[in-house]
Amino acid sequence: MAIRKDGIDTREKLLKAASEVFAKKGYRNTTVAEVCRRAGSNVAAVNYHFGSKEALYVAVWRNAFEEALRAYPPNGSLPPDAPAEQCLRALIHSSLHRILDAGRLGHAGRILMREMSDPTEAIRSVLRDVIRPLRERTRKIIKQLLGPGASDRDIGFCQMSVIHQCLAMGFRRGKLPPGIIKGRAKPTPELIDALVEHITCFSLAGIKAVRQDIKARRK
Amino acid sequence: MAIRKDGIDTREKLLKAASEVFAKKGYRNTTVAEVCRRAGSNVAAVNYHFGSKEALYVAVWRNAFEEALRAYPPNGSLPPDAPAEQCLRALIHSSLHRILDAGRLGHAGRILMREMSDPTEAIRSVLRDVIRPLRERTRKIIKQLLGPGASDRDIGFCQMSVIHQCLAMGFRRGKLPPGIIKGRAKPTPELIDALVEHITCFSLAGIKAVRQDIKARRK
DNA sequence: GACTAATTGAAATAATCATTTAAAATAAAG
DNA sequence: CTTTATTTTAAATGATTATTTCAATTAGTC
Repeated sequence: MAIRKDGIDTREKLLKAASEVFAKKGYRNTTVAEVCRRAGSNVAAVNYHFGSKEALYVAVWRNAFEEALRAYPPNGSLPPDAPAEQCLRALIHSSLHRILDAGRLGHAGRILMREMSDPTEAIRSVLRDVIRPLRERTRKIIKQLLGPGASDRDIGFCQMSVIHQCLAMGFRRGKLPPGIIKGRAKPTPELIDALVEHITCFSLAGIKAVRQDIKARRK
Repeated sequence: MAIRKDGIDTREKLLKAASEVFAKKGYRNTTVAEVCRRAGSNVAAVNYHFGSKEALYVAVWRNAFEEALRAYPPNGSLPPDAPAEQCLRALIHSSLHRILDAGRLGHAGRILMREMSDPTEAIRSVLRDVIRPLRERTRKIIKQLLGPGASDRDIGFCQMSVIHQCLAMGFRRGKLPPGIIKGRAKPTPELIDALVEHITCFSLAGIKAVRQDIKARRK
């Protein structure tokens, strides 16, 4: 007997509903009941289709993250030999959009955010495997910008400075501090792009200052 | 009948135990039972002394935050007319130590961190009242460093860049990326001070770059 | 030392949830 | 249409946990 298409349907609906709820409330605060209500199905559906709440979570996350990376690739569409400044901008652009996207594409970023401050055992290893290549890429770019003579500590510190400016945006859950946008509206793509420019400019200047410092030290 | 001193004792022990557990696991993941076990008392003690788990949480948080602010005051011990660069360094020093302190003084920072990514209704207003003055202070300093002609957006963006470099350190729960310290040791005070220097230097350069940009725009 | 209010202890209560179960319904295949 | 595997439904289960209750104990006061 072939699979029934209504089965696939509710599977999809569960995945969609779950990614919304997980992104909004985090793993521990979402109830299977709410996911099912939102998907218009019975509470047993999660266990039937995914086996457990945890397995659903992993499936949702993998799905959302791949989709977001596809939409906002970390190298932009730069050639492999693009200058380091361009690469840095592309990286910041990718991170920031993935984190701040107000719709479906932002779910992965929001879930990631929660995982960082309150990790779920289930996802830890998967998470590391996804983060590592991004980190390596950043490290290479920063190293290049810092020039010869940069210590591991120099590179690590600058890497944190850049990444943290992007990551911490996720804390705000879409709300920016007063004076930047009116009221409590979500950031528009234009605002995000302005932020990308700011962080890139700010960071390039910071990195250059550290580079000067390294040069001064070596004398 | 006067109050009994053993009552104060268990109150204190509860407060201490609770601040450890809340800092480590967050509000929702700590059970009253665990707090009481760690304090060596009965589960009823929390409700007797504080009324509810929530009230205990608020008490813990207020306590811990005041203590941390006393230990690491946001203005260092600078005179009120100190130059803005010094003030910025003091602010970064204060935030970073409050966030990264490995012991009791770090509890407030770690709880704060969790509140940002997963707010508890109980503490929201208290939190805002505590954060606002810190944010105002930062804003003034940045505004001064940016010079005349800086827009609200310029100030807000720079403010985020600086604060986020500090805040996001809390994500790492004491673990720094490879290459900076050996293994998974907690950061020492010396390392934290090196970080303060880095972030200050990095940020001052970033701010100066934005200032240049503002000047160029105004022509 | 007796009295009294403050504190502690152990067990009960009630609510919330993930998960299981088994019967009912449904779609595909022959 | 009948058969059969797949999917859905509603109710039950079992685990966890904050809170309550009330009796027992203890420390201060007269």
